Amino acid sequence: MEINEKFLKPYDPANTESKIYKLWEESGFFNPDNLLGNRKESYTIMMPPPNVTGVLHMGHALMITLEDIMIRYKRMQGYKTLWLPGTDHAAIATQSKVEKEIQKKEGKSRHDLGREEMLKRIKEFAQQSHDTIVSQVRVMGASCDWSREAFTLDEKRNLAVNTTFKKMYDDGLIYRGNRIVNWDPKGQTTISDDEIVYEERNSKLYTFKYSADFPISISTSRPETKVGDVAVAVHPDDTRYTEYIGKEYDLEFAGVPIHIKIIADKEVDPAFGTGALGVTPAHSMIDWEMADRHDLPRPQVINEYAKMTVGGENLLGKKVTDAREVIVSWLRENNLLEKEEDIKQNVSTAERTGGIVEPLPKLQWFINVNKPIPERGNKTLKDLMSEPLKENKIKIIPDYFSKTYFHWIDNLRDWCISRQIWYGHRVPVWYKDEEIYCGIEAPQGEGWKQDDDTLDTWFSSGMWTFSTLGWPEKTKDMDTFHPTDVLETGYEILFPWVARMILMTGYNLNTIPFHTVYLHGTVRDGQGRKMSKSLGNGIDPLDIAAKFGADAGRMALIVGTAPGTDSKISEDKIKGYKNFANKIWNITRFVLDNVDEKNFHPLPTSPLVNGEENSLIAEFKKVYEDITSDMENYRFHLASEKIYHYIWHRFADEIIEESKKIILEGSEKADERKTALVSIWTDCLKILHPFMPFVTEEIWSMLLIKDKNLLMVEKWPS
RNA sequence: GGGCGAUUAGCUCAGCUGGUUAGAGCGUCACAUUGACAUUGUGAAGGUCAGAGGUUCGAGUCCUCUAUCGCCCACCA
Repeated sequence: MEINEKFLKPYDPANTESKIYKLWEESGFFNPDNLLGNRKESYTIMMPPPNVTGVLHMGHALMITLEDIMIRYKRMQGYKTLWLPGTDHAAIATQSKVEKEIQKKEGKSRHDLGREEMLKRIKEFAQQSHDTIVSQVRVMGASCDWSREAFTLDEKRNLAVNTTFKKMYDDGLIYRGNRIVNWDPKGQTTISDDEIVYEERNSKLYTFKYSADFPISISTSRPETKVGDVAVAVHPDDTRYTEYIGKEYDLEFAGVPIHIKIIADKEVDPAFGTGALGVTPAHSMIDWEMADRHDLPRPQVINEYAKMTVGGENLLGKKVTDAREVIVSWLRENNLLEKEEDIKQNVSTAERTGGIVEPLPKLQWFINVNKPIPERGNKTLKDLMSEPLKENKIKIIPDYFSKTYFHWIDNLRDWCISRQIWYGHRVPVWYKDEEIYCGIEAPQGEGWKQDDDTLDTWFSSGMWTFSTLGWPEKTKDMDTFHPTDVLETGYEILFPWVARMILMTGYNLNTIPFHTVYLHGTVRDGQGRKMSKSLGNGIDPLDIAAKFGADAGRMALIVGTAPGTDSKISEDKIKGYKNFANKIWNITRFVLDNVDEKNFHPLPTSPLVNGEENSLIAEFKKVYEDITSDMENYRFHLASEKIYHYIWHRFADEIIEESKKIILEGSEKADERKTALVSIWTDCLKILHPFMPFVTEEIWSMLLIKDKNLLMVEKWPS
């Protein structure tokens, strides 16, 4: 048979892939509304929106590949498939990135620029970043519906955010309170517990007395906070201190008058240090809770700039680190310091700015996770987060992650949702004199001023599965595509994101956001190191696509990468799959070279005359049935390996080799063999398509099949 | 401190519900090849499945303990 002259040269991914992607887009089949046939069941994946803080890395490439595999597979199986792409404004991350750049280039701070100008700059940056991301996603071959693309900070998502905020506010679940929060002095904003990274640092533990006549010694690594102490807590069963419980002392500590009450609290560990704990309610989370239990005052001694707000000249206005030295030398001079030990300590730092987190009491907005929700029995938001997993309505793959999920929920505290940054959804609350108004839109009348704060970025991304479908409007998309099927994401955001999606969906819609959570691991370099800018070992998916082809990159990411486990990627591995693409190319060349047009029509689905050819087809049927079962069970790492192995080492190395004898030597069963080759090979292309969509589609376009459509909408063999 | 995971060929890893001589890719060695493909083919070497015990007719796979490594959570102040 005459073949396309393209086959005389090796496969050229660089020139093929962009052409094929265009073909797909023009077909309209990325959009489920345009899919042909009677597709009753929907299959939906919401793409985890990449942050608009820069470019995509290999982790994103893995995410896109996995989701594209799932979507393409289900599309070929006749589902109404929607894969909805989008990007995340990533509030703090984006703002602090732009702030840093402006500081570096122009030497200006955000306050020099002002809210409006700063926001303009951030939006410009976000737009650029968005455009880069979108082009990268296309290069990877993602068959997502661009017509429905969403952004976590656009108007539609804002309506969803404000609607939810108001509902929670009216239900008494969102409250404004003066509570201790994680304050980032560098970023000048509160941050949530999950935005903290602990860094182990060498530190000192000081053991001392407040004054010579005070009966109990205490230990601390932060002496400067001790001017804010209001109590000393001991364990109720600690006989060493029983006689002091309930006594009160007026003291002067480093020139600051303090009033100390001795209290008994079972949270105190009698074995640690002296077994007595100086209670500083305003600057320590557990001390704050202790103050709740014992009704203690909460004097603040450190401000938002991590500077002292009390004391004489030697202390007032000093940075906490300097104040620490002042206090320590004061203790020494007064013979109060009993012990000084070197210890390793976990210091809380802000994920985005690196600033050392200072616990401070602040007036902020919180979501109460322990309060019964009106008209939901006695259920709390915490219950909404754990129930779907307990009742097996949501399945996590691999399932051992469920255990850590419950552990996290158990330890959950009220969620601080307000941030003192400008880039984000503004808190939909307005103030006028003593009045407060919470609403979806600004109140009527003069003199209202909106809250300056914005919301934690996870507040809006928690609604991603339904805000993207038009909620709170009643849309056809909501009816058709929600709850979604799979949420595919990295295990590192199981808590901050997945849990909050379950919360937001349970609260707003009284249902689940998705049925299955598929977690992938971290993509590391060839030596097993995390890819990072500082190491310079990152691989840009665009470079891979240009050098080896997106298909090769996709296979290298998938084969052998089990769910939830980290994987290593190297150019050698990718190169191997570039060779595979070429192998497929040449197999096609051989097949087309040696068969006749009539072997294509009709494709045999029922027994061929000859027993041997029949058994080849039967053997392959077993292979793809096995692969189908892997696909159904999210074992893409096995499915991809199996089709690879079958094509190269069974079909090419053995079946084609023996076919040479039969066909080239003109055996009498040559015709049956040709038909069998065509039959198996066309099905191989279908099975391989979700993994290597470009090369398979390109080859498909050159096959002489009657009434064929794009391979992406061909029927999966069964 | 609590929790979770890993340990299989020189390297990187698969091995789904326990079932015949334990698999792949890369690497190594030997050979082959002017007819689909050197981005190739054929073949070989290479593993007491971390260690010890247990359950079972049968264990890389299940249980217990030990060792090493990794990750997550947690403000021993």
